[in-house]
Amino acid sequence: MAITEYFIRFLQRRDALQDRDLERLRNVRTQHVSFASGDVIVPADRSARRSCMMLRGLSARSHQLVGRSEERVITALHVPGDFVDLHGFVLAGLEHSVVAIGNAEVEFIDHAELTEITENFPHLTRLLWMATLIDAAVHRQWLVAAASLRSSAHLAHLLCEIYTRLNAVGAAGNHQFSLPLLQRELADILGYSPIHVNRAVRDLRDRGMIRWSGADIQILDWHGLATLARFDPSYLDMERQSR
Amino acid sequence: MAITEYFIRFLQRRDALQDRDLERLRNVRTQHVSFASGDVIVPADRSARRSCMMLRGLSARSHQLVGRSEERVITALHVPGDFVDLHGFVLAGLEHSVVAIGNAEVEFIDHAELTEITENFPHLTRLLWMATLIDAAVHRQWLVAAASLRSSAHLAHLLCEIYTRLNAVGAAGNHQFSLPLLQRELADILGYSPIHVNRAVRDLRDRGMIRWSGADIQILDWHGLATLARFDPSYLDMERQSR
DNA sequence: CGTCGCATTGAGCTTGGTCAACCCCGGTGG
DNA sequence: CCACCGGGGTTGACCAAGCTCAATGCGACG
Repeated sequence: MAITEYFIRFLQRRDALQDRDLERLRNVRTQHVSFASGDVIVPADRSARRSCMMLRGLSARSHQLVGRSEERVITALHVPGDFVDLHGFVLAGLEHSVVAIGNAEVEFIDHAELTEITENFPHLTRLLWMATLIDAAVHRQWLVAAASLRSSAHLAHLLCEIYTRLNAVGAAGNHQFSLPLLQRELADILGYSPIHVNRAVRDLRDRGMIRWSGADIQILDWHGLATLARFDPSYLDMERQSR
Repeated sequence: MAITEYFIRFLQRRDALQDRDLERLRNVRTQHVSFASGDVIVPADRSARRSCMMLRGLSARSHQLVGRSEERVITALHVPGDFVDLHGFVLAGLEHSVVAIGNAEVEFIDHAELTEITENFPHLTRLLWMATLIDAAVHRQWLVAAASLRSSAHLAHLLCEIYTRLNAVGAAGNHQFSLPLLQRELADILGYSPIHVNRAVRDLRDRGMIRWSGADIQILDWHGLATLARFDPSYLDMERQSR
């Protein structure tokens, strides 16, 4: 199998790909695997041999808390086209696991291929590096949101970000998308109790900003939601630049 | 001027440097600049031409909040040897500024030199990439701490991390270090009010875990502090590996 | 000696957590 | 067809963590 076109679009949106780079990318061999909701896609360990890219559905980085076995924190959500654990290539594996949110399909890429790319394709290497740095910018924005927004504004920020990222790769449009997260999992992301998440959802609903039933979300008032969340998508670095 | 030996030690702690890589690193030209407490070392803008490395003192990444001009959030602290805004090389500049915490000295490296390294030194490029990924792992750990620890445990985690990082490069020892942060700045890091930070400091003092006067901190009970903070330094990835 | 900036402390309010119901809905088995 | 069950969503009551405002302490510095 070949690398997902979503990822190629992710790169092309941010820099021009030379023919040579594009050809190398399309020749990357991948293994396609499907997962059911909750499955562990990549376990937390220090000896990974391959990394994965989202093809369909969502996944999350899940950190197990030491000494509190049933508690965890989610530090990232991934949409189609994301090179989820590319950092596991350069670091010695992962300090967290990657789990499927709803049914998910991924493509695994062998680290040997990535090593070869870094030896012979410097521009493409910088673009892979960039992908991990955009992840890091998202981490920083989550830190900013956690420190400066409370409950419903914080939830609103998450919804704005996920919709923007899904929309950027063409996996959502018309202010509607599917987010098969339990409120308990939202609580693991936002750092609240599940009950408090429920009240935040209700608040956004009562303000007429969203409609949310099951996994289906519709944003009724994008401007209001983005204003409440103080959402500014520039951290996603979606401008085309020479890198 | 030349690159700081702290950074070379940072890399050598994590992988063997080939002679060729080491020679190239030592030939990097830098500009040495000193800053006073509070100075902006790197402004938030989208057209940076150089990146900086900490030589002495501390710096912080500061995010200005949109529409609340006097409020900010700090998403990272940097110790000597950190390549603070290396990500500004691959991304199009920074979405945050870098400010001096106490008096600070840095060395600026021109992006043209980094481009040349990425074209001709693939192994060294992977190590630079690794440095930015360790930053990202620290961001994730801050997210975990923010979501799972409260006040004094959260503060304890920050102290454990900063001491571990200072100690790793030889800039602190004997469980003592200097942290010239105002309580207001600590509040910007932890996401609390300055008054609440004050109570967290008092709590750690009252438990006999730390002594803290002015900028000088002494950890009296490392084991107690690390247990309270559930601190596990493995996310700092200080193991030697082939990368 | 006065002032300024920061640390410290207290009082009262707001946000978020915990516990315990109850509801809704889909699946299962009689 | 219906009774039952279980998981997650929803709600209320009460408790705990954290914020705001205000006052005091205190050392550096003019």
